[in-house]
Amino acid sequence: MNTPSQAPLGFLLHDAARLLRKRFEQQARHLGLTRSQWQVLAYLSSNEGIHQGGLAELLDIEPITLVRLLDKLEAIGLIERRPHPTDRRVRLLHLTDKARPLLGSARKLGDATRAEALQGVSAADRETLVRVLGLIKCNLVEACERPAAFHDSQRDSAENG
Amino acid sequence: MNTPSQAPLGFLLHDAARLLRKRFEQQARHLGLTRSQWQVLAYLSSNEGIHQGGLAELLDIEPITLVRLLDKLEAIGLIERRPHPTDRRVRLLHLTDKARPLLGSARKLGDATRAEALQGVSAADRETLVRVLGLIKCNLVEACERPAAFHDSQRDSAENG
DNA sequence: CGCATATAGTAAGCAAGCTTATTATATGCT
DNA sequence: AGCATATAATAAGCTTGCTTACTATATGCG
Repeated sequence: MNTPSQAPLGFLLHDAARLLRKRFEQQARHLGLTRSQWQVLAYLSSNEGIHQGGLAELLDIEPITLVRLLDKLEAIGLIERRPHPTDRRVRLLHLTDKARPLLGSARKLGDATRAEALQGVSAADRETLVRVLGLIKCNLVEACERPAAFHDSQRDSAENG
Repeated sequence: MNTPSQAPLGFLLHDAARLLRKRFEQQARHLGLTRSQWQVLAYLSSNEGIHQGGLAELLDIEPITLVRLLDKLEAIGLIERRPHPTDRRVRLLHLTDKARPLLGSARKLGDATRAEALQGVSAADRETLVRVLGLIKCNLVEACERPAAFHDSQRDSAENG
């Protein structure tokens, strides 16, 4: 087992993301926004009028996860769900006027938090980081859609008769 | 706002970590372990007998978060809390015999999940990724200990009043 | 037209991570 | 000895992310 400073990639990635969220949320307390709420608003601002399933897909999260986030954003008056003109299953999502000034503040906060995180990291390393994380994300989105390739002794027994 | 494939670093890091955990947990269902439980066991296996506060510090998580994880690990028989010989506040943590075979399986699963995630990523890029994530983590651990530098209009008013 | 299948959204429940707060115990100073 | 301060562990409550399951509605085929 490596020492903590040489933790395996999985632990390191998780820790970095967790701490980045913790720091962002410390800084964002006064806005009343969490990290995930901010990400939803950010994606919605570029996709006004999208339906819930579509936004969940863009965010690569399960629809039920988005429902919870939207419930809260709706409760604090930052988004509204509107009915679809012809399909009664669908709700279309819009930012409210209250949300728009928050977007600028949250973006600045995100920039400041990113700057804190990236101190001492060269521009070349940042570029590599973003490129590789993008590749990792794509790989995992695909992997999550494949069945798990684990050994299930119960299933193995059944298959072997 | 960038397109999702060009998401800012914060969103990308969060998504990559979330999907890595999702994939690991898909693969690890049969072990009955979650990603965070596995990380606790991994760190504990290199620090047998450490107390809770010490382990939380190594993991860079809040003590209450570790308590929850330990409660579950204890309930499924993978760790035990022992009293300290002389300090009645402290509990010392040990892996049980039941845990040890699981560590090997979980490590293999972690390796396989990491390989899925890193397909198409060169060795040089992996090295850069680990080094930069380590730096980011260190930066954020320090940043989280500093007070948030946000504009609190209430506080500002009080200070200017 | 009727029905099987698919899609959109949501309920329940669990895990993990945090903030805030509390209790029990130890330490160190006067 | 007494008490203020610090430390270890934990309770309550919230958010987020998932799995499993459900309801309402739409679609397409025979």
